[in-house]
Amino acid sequence: MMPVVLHPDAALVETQLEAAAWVFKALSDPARLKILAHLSRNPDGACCGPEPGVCACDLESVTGLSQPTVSHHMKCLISAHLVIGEKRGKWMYYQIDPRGFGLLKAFLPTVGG
Amino acid sequence: MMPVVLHPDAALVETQLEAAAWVFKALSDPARLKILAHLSRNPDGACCGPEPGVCACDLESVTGLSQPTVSHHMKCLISAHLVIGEKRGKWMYYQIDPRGFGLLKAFLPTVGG
DNA sequence: TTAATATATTGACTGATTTAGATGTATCAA
DNA sequence: TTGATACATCTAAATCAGTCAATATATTAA
Repeated sequence: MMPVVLHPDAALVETQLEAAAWVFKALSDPARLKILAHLSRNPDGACCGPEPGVCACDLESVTGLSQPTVSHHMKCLISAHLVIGEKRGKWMYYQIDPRGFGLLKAFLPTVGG
Repeated sequence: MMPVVLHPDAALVETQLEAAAWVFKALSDPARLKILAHLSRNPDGACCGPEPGVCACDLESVTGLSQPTVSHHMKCLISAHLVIGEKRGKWMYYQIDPRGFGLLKAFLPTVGG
């Protein structure tokens, strides 16, 4: 009888599960969803000139959260590849990163979506 | 000058953000993703007869977690409408609930996905 | 260089989440 | 009815996440 072995890709699958879980976790907070919705609707920010991206200070009023808290959320979104942050001069400009959403869409069928 | 008022749908939008966040949170744990992947691949369980759905006891070995912990995760997935649980005799049979995934797919474009 | 501004980081607090042991409940078999 | 089985709930531990005040860093202006 053949020994029961793990599929060779078991570790890889585990890694993919954790990567997907990380992206889902970044999406699991209403404040971060509100930020993403704002970035999605405003590819060019209104606050600090007609630049591509929305500057950080705008997101404080959008969310009603303090500056450090917004900074924390942006770090989270960037780490999940849902947002790209770019510093231009004194300001940080944020825009949607398609990579995280691409990962999500590719992964969803695996879990039934 | 017109008073600044909230959009009439502001509360509704907030509610939708929270509903979506709740589904994303349910998806943000590797163990739950593993459970969903197993349910997706096994519409008919092997443990407790060729019944529609996978029985709870199978999920302990799939995840390597204790029975109470699996029960906790299933409650979480059911509350997000990602899984349907049905008791037949002594056993609980679980299967994918399309409603949570439908909500997700409808919501994703709002946040840039 | 000095001052002002924008953002990041640190530290602390509160509350939520994950986990399992102990126990409760429901169902079936004898 | 009694015992065994399957699952849920309760409780408690450890860890993690969201928040903001205080502070640090970086950039620009004067």
